[in-house]
Amino acid sequence: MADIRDVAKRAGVAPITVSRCINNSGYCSPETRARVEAAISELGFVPNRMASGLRSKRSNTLALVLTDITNPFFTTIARGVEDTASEAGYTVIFCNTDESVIKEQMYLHMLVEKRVDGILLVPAQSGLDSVAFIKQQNTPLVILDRRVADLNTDVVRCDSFGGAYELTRLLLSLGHRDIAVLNGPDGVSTSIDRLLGYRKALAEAGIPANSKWEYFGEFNQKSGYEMAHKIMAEAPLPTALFATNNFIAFGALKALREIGLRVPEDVAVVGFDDLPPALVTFPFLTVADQPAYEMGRRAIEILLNKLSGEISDQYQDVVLPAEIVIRQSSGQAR
Amino acid sequence: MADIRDVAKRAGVAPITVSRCINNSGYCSPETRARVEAAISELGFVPNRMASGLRSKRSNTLALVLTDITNPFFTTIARGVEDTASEAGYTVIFCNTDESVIKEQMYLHMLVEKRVDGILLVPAQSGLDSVAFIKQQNTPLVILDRRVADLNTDVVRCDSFGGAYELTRLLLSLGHRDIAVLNGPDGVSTSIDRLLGYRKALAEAGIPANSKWEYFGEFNQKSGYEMAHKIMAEAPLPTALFATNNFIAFGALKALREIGLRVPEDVAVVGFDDLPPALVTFPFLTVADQPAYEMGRRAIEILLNKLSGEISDQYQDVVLPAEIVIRQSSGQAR
DNA sequence: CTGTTAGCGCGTTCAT
DNA sequence: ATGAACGCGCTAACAG
Repeated sequence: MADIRDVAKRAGVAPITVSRCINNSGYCSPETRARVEAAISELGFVPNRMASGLRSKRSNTLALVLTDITNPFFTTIARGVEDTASEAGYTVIFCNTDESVIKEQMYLHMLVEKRVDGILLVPAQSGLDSVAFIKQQNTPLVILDRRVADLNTDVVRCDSFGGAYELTRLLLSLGHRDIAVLNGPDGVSTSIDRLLGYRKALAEAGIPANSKWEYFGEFNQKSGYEMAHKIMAEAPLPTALFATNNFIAFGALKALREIGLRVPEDVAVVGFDDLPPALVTFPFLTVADQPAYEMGRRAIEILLNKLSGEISDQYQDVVLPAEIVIRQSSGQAR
Repeated sequence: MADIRDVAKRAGVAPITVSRCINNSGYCSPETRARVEAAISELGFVPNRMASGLRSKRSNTLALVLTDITNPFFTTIARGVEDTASEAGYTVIFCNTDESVIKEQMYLHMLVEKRVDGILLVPAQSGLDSVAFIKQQNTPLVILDRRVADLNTDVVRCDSFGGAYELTRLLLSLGHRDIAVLNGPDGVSTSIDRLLGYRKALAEAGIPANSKWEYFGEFNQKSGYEMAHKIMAEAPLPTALFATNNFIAFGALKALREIGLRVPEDVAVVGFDDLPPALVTFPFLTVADQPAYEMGRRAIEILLNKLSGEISDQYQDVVLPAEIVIRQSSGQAR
């Protein structure tokens, strides 16, 4: 495989001139450029970015570490990230942690080894050690989707508290008093914030919080399925379920169908996260929809700003609103 | 940031010994290893893989170039790829081409610049130039999901022909004679194979192919929506629709609902690609389900074999079967 | 089991 | 507007 010196020889210039042409750095006359480009295509030369990265200390690679690319919410974020990053000349490495702190740490180490220029992280659990590790390596970092304890960090997330508050208010306005929450892990900020939003709405309505109806589980279908079965196994039964993510909602719906309960006639259901229209045959679920693509785009923009040397001691906590989309699953007033 | 020589100095050994410890290459005594590891953690040393890659000519990075990570079919493939690759110590770069040959070529060039160790490609269109380019660079390549003209290439795909044939046979067995195909782009092998499978089933049933009912479009919801509207705008109307991917099927269902046609009572619908259970509230669509995760896993396995030096002049064309899943949308015999 | 030498392919730095 | 010298951080090749 031809290298930059072969090209230089063939074009009758010095290697550094070829380098300048490739990277549009420094001047070079049109004639020189033409000769260099001819040599490049004759030799089929493709610059080696490992070598240039070693020298320039930039890899032109970013990383997105998330819990599960299989979740359309994260898929959409990933699309927003990749579109924006590739426009700016970066490639993106994806990593799935499956909410495992171990996997997360392994991936982050790998990414620092590769000297990625920046990292977007959806932290598994609190993310404390991970954030500390990345900062210690001076790798630019933006946290996505979830809050972390370390306030000296940029964060882009959605208003989980507000979305949960509004969803619960909707259920209350429809006459529900007995509302159960099917939640994710209790170490994750989105779980916590959604629970707090729910509680606030109840409190405002003068309804005491009932820990019997506050379930923690995982952000997946199986967990939603199991929590719904458990809740519906013993009296008193809630008249409405609030699932704190899309997978939990689908699991719950499956369980309710098995039990023979109709939605929304017997039990109302609301969820967090909408599905992309391309994935839905019959829109049915009332949800708090997060602007996932926009979240990805905003996060990568902040990261790109940092990379282009915008030195700022200001850390941003960007909180985008969730949009309540009312469909059939929440039912009519009762 | 500490480098390998700082570690060596601190541990009282030569740099190459540190290298051997890090990479488990060559021997080193337990005592030496302990001293080296102590030095590593004291200095917070993280090896620079751009430097080691430059020297060893391996980047430990693979790439998956596909049309759209937003499609659950490809998301699932991506998960199969990433799980298997990361177990083997590789990271994976993802690229979305949106079926654009231009984007595809741009990404492939970028990937060769990065000296990725191997590429998995879902070719936009025929993929002819792209395959030639990658082969010329001697980058190991496995084609995913689609056939290419160049037979000297490894391919992992699903039996589009067989799946389409079986779906059409199902519709025929239910009494349908007037079946329209809502297809993807006519330059893509999966479109072509699914059309041919459909035609074969018709031919066997003694039904002449009717080009009026063979529509080509795009593999997205909008296209499915438009094709369904067009077909249903003028007599004679088909009694069944065969959508050649999931997005087209959902677009068609939306159009039918707008028109006021019931599925399956007025029009039966079958599709290609199932959705993961976690994304479905009420399973409804009769489909040919592709083993997406397995496709990703098989493709990356072949790539990893090539990378570990299994020199083989044999190119594989792995064709996995599609599974027909019968649900309500195909209806009862009429 | 460990060390020495050399160089991977570029871009920084300084020079003209 | 272009070039020379050097070294980024690591490991292949060879030596012992």
